[in-house]
Amino acid sequence: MPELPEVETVVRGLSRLIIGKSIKSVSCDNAKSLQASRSTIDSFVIGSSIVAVRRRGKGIIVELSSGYAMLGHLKMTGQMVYVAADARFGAGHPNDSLVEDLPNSTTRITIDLDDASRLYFNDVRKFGWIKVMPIHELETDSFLSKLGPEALSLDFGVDDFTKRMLRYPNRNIKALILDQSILAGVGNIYADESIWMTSVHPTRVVSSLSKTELGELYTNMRSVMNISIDLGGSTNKNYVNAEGKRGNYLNFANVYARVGQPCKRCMTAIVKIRVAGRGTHICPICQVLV
DNA sequence: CACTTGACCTGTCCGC
DNA sequence: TGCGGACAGGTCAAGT
Repeated sequence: MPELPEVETVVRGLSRLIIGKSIKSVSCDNAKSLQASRSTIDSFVIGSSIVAVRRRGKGIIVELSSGYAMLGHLKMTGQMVYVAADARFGAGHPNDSLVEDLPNSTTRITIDLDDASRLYFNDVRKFGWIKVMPIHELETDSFLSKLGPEALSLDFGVDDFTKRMLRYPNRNIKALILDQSILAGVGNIYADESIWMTSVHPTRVVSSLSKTELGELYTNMRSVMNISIDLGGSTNKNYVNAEGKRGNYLNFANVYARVGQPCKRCMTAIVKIRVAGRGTHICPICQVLV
């Protein structure tokens, strides 16, 4: 779930909810979730205020007034959920929420803010992490420094996309658009969706695609992720936004999680195959391997 | 270079 | 109902 549209949705929510607040305390029950020394946290996180929240690829960057930043990745099951001081769970709580009460058994990090609200980093599988570093070290961070251009950037045009793809003529198209060093943001759901929209088979190698097909893939990839942002992202299992609410994109998905259901173009049953080590959803008629 | 596999973890679902 | 195995949004390292 946390692919570009989901992370973007979280970042927009956090921007609205936590900017300007200062951090009172930070606690963590899993050393791998919070990759920072206690002294760094005490000196540069606690007591500083939140200046900006932004996204790079699937990473979340929270800039602090101390000149440090928290860099986070949700990986497969991470959540960043804000809970206002006066929040009441249970009766009256929105029924589209997946979060009933926090902290819960998946809460790895709890951040107390100065207005008695809290930010929870929940993560069932413990793959996600938050690191702390000076803002000027972000550009050399081991995760951030490897990322390719932002898939949705206004500066990233179809010619840039095509040129980048053609650098790897022998790689298959699904593996390539999932590769964050080539293009930052696309994950398994939106790879399957945009490849279906383009009516190509995910194992087609780049050199077999026409310039028109590559152009359509670019347009479809951006379109599907922009639509998903408008719908609050995809909730397959446990993704929630900064307020603990589900995303709605999968109600409109064409192939992802639609095994056995009819293709929206030709009514053939969607099938699931394996490509680049990932579960991959295709229409066996629309997406032929030439 | 391209591709596969396994690791990292826990929960859920499916078949027997 | 219980139990084992497969599988799940993402990266990363290592092996073929």
